[in-house]
Amino acid sequence: MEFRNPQAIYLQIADLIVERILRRRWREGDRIPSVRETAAELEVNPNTVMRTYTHLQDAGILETQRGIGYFVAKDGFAKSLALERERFLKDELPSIFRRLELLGFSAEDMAHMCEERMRNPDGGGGQ
Amino acid sequence: MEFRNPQAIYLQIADLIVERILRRRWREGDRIPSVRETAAELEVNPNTVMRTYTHLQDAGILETQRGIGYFVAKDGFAKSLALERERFLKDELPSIFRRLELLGFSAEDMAHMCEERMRNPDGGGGQ
Amino acid sequence: MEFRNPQAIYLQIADLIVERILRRRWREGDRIPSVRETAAELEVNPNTVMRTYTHLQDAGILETQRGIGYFVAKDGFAKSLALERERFLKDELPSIFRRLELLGFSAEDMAHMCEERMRNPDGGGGQ
Amino acid sequence: MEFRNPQAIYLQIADLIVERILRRRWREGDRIPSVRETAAELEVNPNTVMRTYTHLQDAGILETQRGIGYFVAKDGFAKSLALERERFLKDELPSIFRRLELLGFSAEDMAHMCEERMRNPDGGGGQ
DNA sequence: GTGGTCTAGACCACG
DNA sequence: GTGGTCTAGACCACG
Repeated sequence: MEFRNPQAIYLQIADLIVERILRRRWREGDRIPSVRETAAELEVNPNTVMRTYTHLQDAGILETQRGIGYFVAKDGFAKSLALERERFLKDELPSIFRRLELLGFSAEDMAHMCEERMRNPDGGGGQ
Repeated sequence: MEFRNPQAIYLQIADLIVERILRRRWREGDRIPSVRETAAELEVNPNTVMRTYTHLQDAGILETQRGIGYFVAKDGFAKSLALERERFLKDELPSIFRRLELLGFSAEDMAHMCEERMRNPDGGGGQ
Repeated sequence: MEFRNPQAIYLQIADLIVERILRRRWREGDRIPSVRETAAELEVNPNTVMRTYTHLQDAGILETQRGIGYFVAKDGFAKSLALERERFLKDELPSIFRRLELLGFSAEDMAHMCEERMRNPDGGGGQ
Repeated sequence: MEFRNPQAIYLQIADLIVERILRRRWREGDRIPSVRETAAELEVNPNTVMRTYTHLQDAGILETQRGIGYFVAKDGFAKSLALERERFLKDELPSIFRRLELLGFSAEDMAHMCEERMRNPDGGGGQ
């Protein structure tokens, strides 16, 4: 039994950063907090944060300027969106359909719930 | 930052049991493992398991026979289904719609994904 | 032989609280003493009081505001009345009739005592 | 708060003996268990049992034959009945009416419950 | 052996 | 400071 989040910490931090970009908290070209600052904020080892940053750099979401810091890349928003959408379609959507099946809901039921939502957008909790 | 599952352990165990009932691994009238067995298997304190069992007893999903053990209640399946559906509609569905919104998908997009799924039921991963 | 009250302490405390609500000592919306205060007053473990409070919360008699305290629920009086009446009819009334039978009184005798009481309401001790 | 039965132990034991006489477990003239036997059975001090026996002797319910033991007195049944009936009318009945009042039942309601019971004697649990 | 209750004490989130 | 969760360990009733 998994009582702890099985996702690697550096990937959890990556999600957190991507989400801030998608929420427009950090915009393209913005400098984001340093490895040390982020490590202190999240109370994790700086090496873990460094791994997150290089991972997002590989994905084209972050850019580095040596001696200055890390920045949201020019296409950082679009790349973040693409990355998260891919994850959604690949991991989360199948999981949702499995859950619906377990509960005896059909994909059609879910479509109805979506249509209901479209007619009444404030029916469920916003953040 | 949440590196640990914020859900209380006794509720995680409850979900695990309810899922087994919904999957027909345990049927109505079946005796389920004793408090101590489950505690040993999951490596948690027996008190925590007891809390789960009494919680599910309050929900009408389990029944107890003192000195004998816990059993899936006569209406355990229907009660489990009702409990999980309520949780889905109340907690998970809003969270799904928030996630869709963050990713720039509309409820309509999601309805389309569901229709796609209806035409191609095996398109996403089964368990 | 029972030299100790066989009723669980957390249920005894529940009765005590319900009685205070029925006697209007605490009214709907009132904050009741904190878990720790009650535990100190009754000289029991805070966990035992917590068990009482969550039990009464499940019954719809108490409500909680995290970090603030426990309150008598909006329908706390009616719920308390329903709970106690159920207990009376289910547990106490059969016990009264058993006792009457042992003493050679019939249900008819008891009805006569009640009629006597109706004609002379102050005939027995008030609290 | 009273977590223990406030009734003195020697009186609890007296009730137990009187009940056995009323239930015809011990009949008039029967020898009842010795002080030591009863003390062992109930795991109390023999002095406490002795106090019970002399108390019931004073009430005319038990008789002693030195060197032989204690016996149910010739009028032991009638005396037991009178004693318990007095206690019922003096202590228990007022307490029942207070309880009814707290629950919003009138003496008339109770009379109705008794009439119901007369029509349906097996409606509540026998022992 | 099974469930059931209680204590003692720790630690957490929330405000 | 408030509620909430968890562990460790004890002891009980019931069968």
